[in-house]
Amino acid sequence: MANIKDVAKQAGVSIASVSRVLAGRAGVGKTTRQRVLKAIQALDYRPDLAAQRLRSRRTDTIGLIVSDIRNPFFTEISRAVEDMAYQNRMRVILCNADEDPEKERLYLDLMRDEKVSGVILSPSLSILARFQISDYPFPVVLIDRCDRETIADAVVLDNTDSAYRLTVHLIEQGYRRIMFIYDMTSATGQQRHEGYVMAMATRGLETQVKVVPTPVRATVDVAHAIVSELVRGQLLPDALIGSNGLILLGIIQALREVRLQFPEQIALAGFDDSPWTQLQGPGITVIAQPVYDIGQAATELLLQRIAHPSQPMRRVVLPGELRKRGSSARRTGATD
Amino acid sequence: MANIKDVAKQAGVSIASVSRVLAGRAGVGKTTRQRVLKAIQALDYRPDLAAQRLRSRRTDTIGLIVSDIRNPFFTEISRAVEDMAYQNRMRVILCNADEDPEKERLYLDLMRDEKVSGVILSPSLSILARFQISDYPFPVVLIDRCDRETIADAVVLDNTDSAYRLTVHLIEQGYRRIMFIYDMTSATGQQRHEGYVMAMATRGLETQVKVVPTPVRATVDVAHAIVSELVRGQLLPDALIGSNGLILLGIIQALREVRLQFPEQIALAGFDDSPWTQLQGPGITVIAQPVYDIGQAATELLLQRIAHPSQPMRRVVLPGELRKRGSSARRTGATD
DNA sequence: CTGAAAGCGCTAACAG
DNA sequence: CTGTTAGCGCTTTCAG
Repeated sequence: MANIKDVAKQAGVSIASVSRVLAGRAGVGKTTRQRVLKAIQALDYRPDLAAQRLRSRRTDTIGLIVSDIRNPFFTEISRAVEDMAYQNRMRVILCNADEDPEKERLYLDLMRDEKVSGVILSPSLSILARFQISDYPFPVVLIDRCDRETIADAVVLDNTDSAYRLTVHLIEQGYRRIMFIYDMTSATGQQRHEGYVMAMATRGLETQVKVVPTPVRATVDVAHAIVSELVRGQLLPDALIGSNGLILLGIIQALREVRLQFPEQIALAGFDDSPWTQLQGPGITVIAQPVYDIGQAATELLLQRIAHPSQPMRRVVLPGELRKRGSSARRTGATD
Repeated sequence: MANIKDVAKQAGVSIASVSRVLAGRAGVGKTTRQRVLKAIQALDYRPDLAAQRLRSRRTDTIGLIVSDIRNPFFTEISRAVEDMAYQNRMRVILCNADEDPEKERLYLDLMRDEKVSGVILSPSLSILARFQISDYPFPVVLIDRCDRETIADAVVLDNTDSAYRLTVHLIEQGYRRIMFIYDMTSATGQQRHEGYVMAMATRGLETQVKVVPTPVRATVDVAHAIVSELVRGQLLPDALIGSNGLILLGIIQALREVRLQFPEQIALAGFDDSPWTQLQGPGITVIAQPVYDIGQAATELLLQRIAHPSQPMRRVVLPGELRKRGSSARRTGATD
């Protein structure tokens, strides 16, 4: 492959001029530029990225580490981030931590090795709990998961508020014994739990919760098991909330199995709008996240942080959208 | 950050020795190795990837270009490829062409610029039609989509056979007027169509097909529209096959809207097993692909090709698995 | 077994 | 406006 020297020779100029043209920098004569451009074309020259990066100490690359690429939430995020990044002449390295803290660490190390300009990260609890920007040699923007105390640029859903509204909706529809099923692998589960508790407390209702044990791979199956057991119990709740898409899926599987109809026998609601939520029986009531927006906002935040390393921290909190569907239809015979 | 010189100084050896230890090469004295290792630890030294790549002319990186990251098929592929790659000390750059030939070209160029060791690609028709290995400066392994005539390493489902078996299954269940809805954006659609035609012809049945117009972003919506129109027609088919997951989704949406029950009023079958296929009414009959295996096999093929550039081309054809579910239940009152 | 030295291809002063 | 030159951090002969 041709290198910058070949181009310079072909164009009859110095390699410095070629470099200038490449960088689109001003201060190059019209004719010189023309000749360089022609030579580049003639030789089908492409600058060597490794050399550029080594010399310039810039990679123009951002890293994106998602918790689970199989979650549609994150695939959509990745699309948004890529779109934004390429518009800004940046590359992106996408990594899937698979909800595995060890992999997450591995990829964070990789980012350091690759000397990325910055990273967008949906952190596991273990990382989030002791998150310090100063621990990372690059700017980090957190997405999806972030505590209130964490000091970092971040873009998140208003989890507590969304859960609150979702719970209130169920209450208004006449449900009283509402159970919240959530996982503690992520900060989102906890925050949503808070919103639920707040809503129940406000109305003087008793809370009922089930926790999906922490670092479980098969969230769906565990949710399934929990609900199955529930059904065998004495007092079945009259509504169920799943704190994320996978838990919701597990719940539905279990309900199908024991032939429990919703909302007739038990109401249902959850988080994340997937293609299948509308097709499920009368449709599932969910909080939909502005996913693409989250990805876009995160990328913007990161690019700005890269440009201005010392600007104050910023946090973008986006509202969730309550999509009311059949699974939370007004309870027949409700006294409310 | 510390560089190799710092390490050499700290260890009291030459940079050459450090380099040798780093590469794990033999021919380094025991004490020298110890001292280098200690220095590396002490300084928390990490070799500069850009410099390594520039000097060694190797990137140890493979590219993965998928057609649509939102398709669970490809997210699962990406997991398999990453797992395999990291086990072999390779990095992977994941790109999402989004079913857009222009993006695909862009990413293929990117791969060249990044000087990747090889690429795993699910090609668009436009690339596949004139695919020549010699057009690419790196080894390429095709996945998911590949014509019989294409000369390239490839890992694909036995599409024609799978469609054949799926169609025969419907026929055996008593269905006769079976319509096949497919897209022509990908080779898979065409191959599956062939299998369908073959099965129908064998049984002396007439084929009915609808084509989802080529480069449509919203496959789901188009499938939806097609089915809606169908319903208004004179003679509704008694079974529908969707040639991929998105089309299947569109079909189901449309049937729901017009309140057509399956399999009672119309049977249903398709490709790709998603989480929601089991939860849909009586469950959807589908051909499930051995997705993880496909990703693994592709990575193996690529790594071997990289190691032995001139070995003969190889093609791995994996069988699909027919998962019979309620949507293709035996037709009541069938004469078969 | 170890070290010195020559670049890989490019950018960015610096000089003219 | 253009060219010369000194490295970026590392691998890899080639001597010793």
